[in-house]
Amino acid sequence: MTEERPSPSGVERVIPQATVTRLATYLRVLSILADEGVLIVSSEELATAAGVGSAKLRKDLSFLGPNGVRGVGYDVARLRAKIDSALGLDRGHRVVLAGVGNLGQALAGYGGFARRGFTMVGLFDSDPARVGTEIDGLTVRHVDELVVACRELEATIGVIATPDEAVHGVAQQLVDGGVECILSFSPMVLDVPDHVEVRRVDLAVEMQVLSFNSSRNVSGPAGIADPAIVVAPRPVSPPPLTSSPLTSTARLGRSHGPRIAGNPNPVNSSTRNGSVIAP
Amino acid sequence: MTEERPSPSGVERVIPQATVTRLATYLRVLSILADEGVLIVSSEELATAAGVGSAKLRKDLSFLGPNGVRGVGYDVARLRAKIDSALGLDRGHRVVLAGVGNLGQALAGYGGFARRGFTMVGLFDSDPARVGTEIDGLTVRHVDELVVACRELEATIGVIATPDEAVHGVAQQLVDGGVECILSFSPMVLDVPDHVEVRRVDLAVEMQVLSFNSSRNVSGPAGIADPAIVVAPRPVSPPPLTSSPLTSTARLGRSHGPRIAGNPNPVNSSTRNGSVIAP
DNA sequence: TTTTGTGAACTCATTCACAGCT
DNA sequence: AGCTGTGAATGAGTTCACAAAA
Repeated sequence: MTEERPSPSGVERVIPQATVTRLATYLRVLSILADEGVLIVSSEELATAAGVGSAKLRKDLSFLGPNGVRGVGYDVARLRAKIDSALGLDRGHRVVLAGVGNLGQALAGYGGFARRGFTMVGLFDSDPARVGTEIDGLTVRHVDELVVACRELEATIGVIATPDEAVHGVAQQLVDGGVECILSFSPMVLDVPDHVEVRRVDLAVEMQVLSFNSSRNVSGPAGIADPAIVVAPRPVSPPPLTSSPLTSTARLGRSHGPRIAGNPNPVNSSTRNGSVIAP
Repeated sequence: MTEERPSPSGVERVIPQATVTRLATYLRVLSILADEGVLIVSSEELATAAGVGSAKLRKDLSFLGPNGVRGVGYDVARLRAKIDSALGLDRGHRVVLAGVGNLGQALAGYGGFARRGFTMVGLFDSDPARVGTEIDGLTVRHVDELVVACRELEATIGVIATPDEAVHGVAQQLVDGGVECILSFSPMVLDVPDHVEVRRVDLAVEMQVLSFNSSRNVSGPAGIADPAIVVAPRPVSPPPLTSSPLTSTARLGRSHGPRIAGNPNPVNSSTRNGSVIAP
């Protein structure tokens, strides 16, 4: 019940969230380098390939402890192993996928997962037409078996690619089935216990962010340092509001509320910044 | 040529990147509320539904100028319109999609786009078997027509859902076709001019971040404030490295380099934090 | 009284610049 | 000479807490 746990034993290292995200990217670049037979890489080279600055890259890596050799660079294989381990990828995550529509099938067949240590162990859907079919070597099972199957298969990660209506139910089943984390492609905000990590990818949000940024870019190719962007030449206009019909009428339906996430526990995890939403 | 352009006219407002991302989320919640006939919503209610704290929500909205009525709340329709406009969604973006595999088809058929003001205007693929087929009311055209078609169709956004090998070529064509921004589902780092905004969604990265976070969650449900997370009980082990075979041998192939993004311009845009990568 | 809007304090993240090792 | 690792400086983003408005 203690509030925090910053130092269970002696000296610890903490990896900032933003760094974790980038580590995953470095890992991909390192794989490519390894495939090309490259043995040593400098921070400068690696950074360029990953699309970041070299200082940031070095800072990121420093959270894992000493990695490279001064005056030389990083041993590609060694660094790869270290990041793998830091991200917990060497644990061999077993993944179940709910929803085998177009998106689900794309995910099931995505080679990038297997290549990074994720094994797809179960596919689930509620559509009888899809149940029983085989996709990428796995037979689609009915979503009702999800809870039991998660335990049998020892799944640690659940991916949700179902229509929005099914999302809550599926999420609950994944939680009951004991998965540690959920990747959802629905815009719905999930409501899960604190110990389950949720990451949400909302395609429409991605597009909307793009839309905003493009609105700003139209004017000048040179201008505007991107981290924050100018908007609205005339931003004012205090809202006269309450023009005529509202005020007390039809407020939030008292009886049912907004019907969206009447979250008893105020959505703990829900991935941080970026494409995803923060708690 | 001037370095910055913070104040073209009088008083301006700047919207932080992180806020932009959340605005898109608020917008979705507002749509649902509107559908339910809700007219007024408080910051507390809206925040809960969106999975954020109410203070953050109010701060976010404050960048758009005054929106609500004190003691009352926000007019759902009005707020929606304001965010729509701030994000540039009222411009009616026209979207072209390259790569009509499973993922591409999922995107083409995704109702969430149309619902938020994006119109899919063109589908492209290089596979002769797919060219000519009709998906969701659009005929798939050959990717070689992309440059011309982008101009004809007046596309502002390009989505890339092709295999990695095709990504660079397609990106170049989109740029030549004059799109303002690109949403890519490939892990490849794109190399585009500064005025083109790139947003990258890397599914494997999402999973890897989850993996990391779950590694930490296993121990205690109570512990660890999430923003940064403890790692490695024994983080030390300075690398003996240079054990035997490497050092000067087979360094980065001088002739060809890492062959990945030998970026002349150091990748300007590339979306910020989160699922995506930072410049 | 209720709820917004916002300065001010604080936490997290990036960039700089250089000491320290090979 | 070259490149990593990191403290210190800066900047972005979040939380707090309260004054002002309805």
